[in-house]
Amino acid sequence: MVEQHASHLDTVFHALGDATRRRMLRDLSGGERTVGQLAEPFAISLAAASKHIKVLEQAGMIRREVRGRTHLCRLDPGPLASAHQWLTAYERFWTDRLDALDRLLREEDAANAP
Amino acid sequence: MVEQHASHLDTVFHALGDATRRRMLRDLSGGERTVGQLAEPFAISLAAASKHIKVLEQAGMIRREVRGRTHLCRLDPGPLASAHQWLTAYERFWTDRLDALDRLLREEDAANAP
DNA sequence: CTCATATTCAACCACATGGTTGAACAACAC
DNA sequence: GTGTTGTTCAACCATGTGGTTGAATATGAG
Repeated sequence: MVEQHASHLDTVFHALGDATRRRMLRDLSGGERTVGQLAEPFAISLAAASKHIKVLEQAGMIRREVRGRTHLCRLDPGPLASAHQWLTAYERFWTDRLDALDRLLREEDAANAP
Repeated sequence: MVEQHASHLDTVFHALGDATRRRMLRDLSGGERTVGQLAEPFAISLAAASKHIKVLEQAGMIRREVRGRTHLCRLDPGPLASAHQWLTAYERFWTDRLDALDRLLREEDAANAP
């Protein structure tokens, strides 16, 4: 609930706000990928893909190991976990409220059917 | 895992990528708020706050009821739930991978301590 | 050394974003 | 009616975003 890592969450959610980058994360969930492999599914230049990867990297969601002339990327689940955690905090709130609404409607029902 | 609501997730995650809007959601988790009430904590113009609220509204995360001259906003948990769901799918992947790593390290331990 | 491969960098472009201000609109108060 | 309150709209501005292209860098292959 508390907004402690504000600017970090900013970058994480922003990184998630693009389908290209989410697809890259999906591919990375299958294991390590090079920059070229990550770029392959898209009809964009390598330079554009490289920028997307940098966004994910700066959000801390992926890490890069330069091996020879290729850059191997792998998922770092930490930031995804923080985003998940943030949403989970809200989940408690909204399920509570929906539960309360549910209870209210049931009481109303009970009152109307003596 | 599947990217079915791509463009919708785009707008939801984008809306979450701003601390001002996340704070508004936090306030709305406490119940209905007017535009003025939502804007109050921030040192920005009402027009700017109005734009933020419109972003949340277009992402489907809040709904607005115009009552008299005031606009009452309330949370719609649905889109937050989809974002949560998306992240949950990835959570399964990364916990699987961390579990595998854990198992590997334990096996290594066992081998080194006969 | 030369050539090809993998990736980044720099400059540029169109468009979106987040902010401002001042005017407009709508509804309540007098 | 007049005035005040709650909110939006329109025009504008600076900066960020996602894309391009062509050149630069670094490594591997012959």
